[in-house]
Amino acid sequence: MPVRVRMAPSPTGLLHIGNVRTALFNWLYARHEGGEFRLRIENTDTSREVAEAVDHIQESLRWLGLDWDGPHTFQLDRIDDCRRVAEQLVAEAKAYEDEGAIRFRMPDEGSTGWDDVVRGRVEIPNETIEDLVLVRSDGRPTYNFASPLEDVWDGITHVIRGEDHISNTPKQINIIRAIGAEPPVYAHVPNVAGADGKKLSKRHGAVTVAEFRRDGYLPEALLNFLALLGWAPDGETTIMDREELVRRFELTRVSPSSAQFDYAKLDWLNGMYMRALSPQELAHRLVLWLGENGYDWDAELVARTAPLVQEKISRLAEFPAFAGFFFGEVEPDAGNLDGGGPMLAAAEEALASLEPFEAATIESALRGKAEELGLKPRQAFQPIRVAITGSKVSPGLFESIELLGRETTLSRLRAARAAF
RNA sequence: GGCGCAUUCGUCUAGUGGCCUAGGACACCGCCCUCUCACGGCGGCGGCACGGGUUCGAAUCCCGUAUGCGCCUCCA
Repeated sequence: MPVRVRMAPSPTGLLHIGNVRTALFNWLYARHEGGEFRLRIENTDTSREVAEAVDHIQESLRWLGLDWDGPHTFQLDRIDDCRRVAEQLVAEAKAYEDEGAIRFRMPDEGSTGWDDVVRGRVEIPNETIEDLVLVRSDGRPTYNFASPLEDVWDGITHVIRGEDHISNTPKQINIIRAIGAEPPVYAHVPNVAGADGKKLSKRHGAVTVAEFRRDGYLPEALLNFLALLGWAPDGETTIMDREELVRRFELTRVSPSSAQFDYAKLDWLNGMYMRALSPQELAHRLVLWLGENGYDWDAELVARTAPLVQEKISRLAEFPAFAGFFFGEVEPDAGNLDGGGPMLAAAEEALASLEPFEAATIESALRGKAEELGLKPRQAFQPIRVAITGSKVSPGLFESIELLGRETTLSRLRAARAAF
């Protein structure tokens, strides 16, 4: 039987990164097995539904490149089917009415178990399972009723979901058996926690896909990082592109213990991906990011600065602060210029008529002046850097000067001298 | 409280009875490179939760304890 899995988010807001990790495992498994990955919106709790959520979820998945098969479906569309099944169960005395709601009669003795792909055999005593509400008194089916029913109707072969659903599983298995169907294979993947071991939330940093995107992470880097949270192909490999991830992913190698989200490692990995991009591609990503975040910066100039920042920043969002001096005026902090007066004057003199005005000639001219003044390179160049870029940290100075051009360079040097 | 799940360096992990004086990566520290910051290179610090078994031999198997997490909603 071909593999068919699904992602079943509830439309209550932006897509949480923990849900994405679970979705990724589903997607990787489906693609690895040549099966299908479906998207189902679990919207039976209309009171919590957020209007734009469905669009947000799809946009986030698309940005990450997690494509789903077929149209997305809504749980609410099958509300009548669910109700019919509930009535049938009542007719068969497998369920009963309770203050307007319909409850399922769980077995009282023995236990309900399954062979979890990630955890092995899990066995829950039936006496600890409550008779669960299938249909609310207002007629809407509950999640624990609708979800397993839809899994059956959709022909889902493997339910890959978070470990917080472990205790729901015996309930759902009993419902599936009650309607005479065969339960799917279950795989409960570990949760993703924050640095304190608690559920990943806002206070830990970015948690929604939209936030990671805004913070300048590359989707392929985020995907690579997420895949490694609870799974590893071996003990060595860290960087894997989408193709390799799909090729090597094994559900049976997913770890049963929960993992903490390490933002520092994500930053490192994102930097690795940014450096691996061609300068043209990096420029393209930067232009897109800038556009999405309200910067109306010249695309051609962005393309020319991209090579200068490629090894310096690890997220797209660092670009404005790091390379903004190419796109607008600077206000050097006079405190960072101290003692640089003579060198600034010397630089102005050296660059005024330098030909050609290129990084190599600029460098040798400035080094010559530094030597004349008896200054160490660091002492000599730092005031120039501050004057030109407005910061003590910047891309390579000589390349930056070349790109900035003679006119702008000289005027910034003059402005800095005037600041004394 | 009940039930369940989990437990290898600070973090992500490799490890399925001898290849482990436990390997890799991030972070951290030091050195090198160097116009700043990075990148890169080299080196260092650092771990099998605890206690019992089983076995010639256990990070690996079993039991218990501890700790963490999840669920116990007419939420999903």
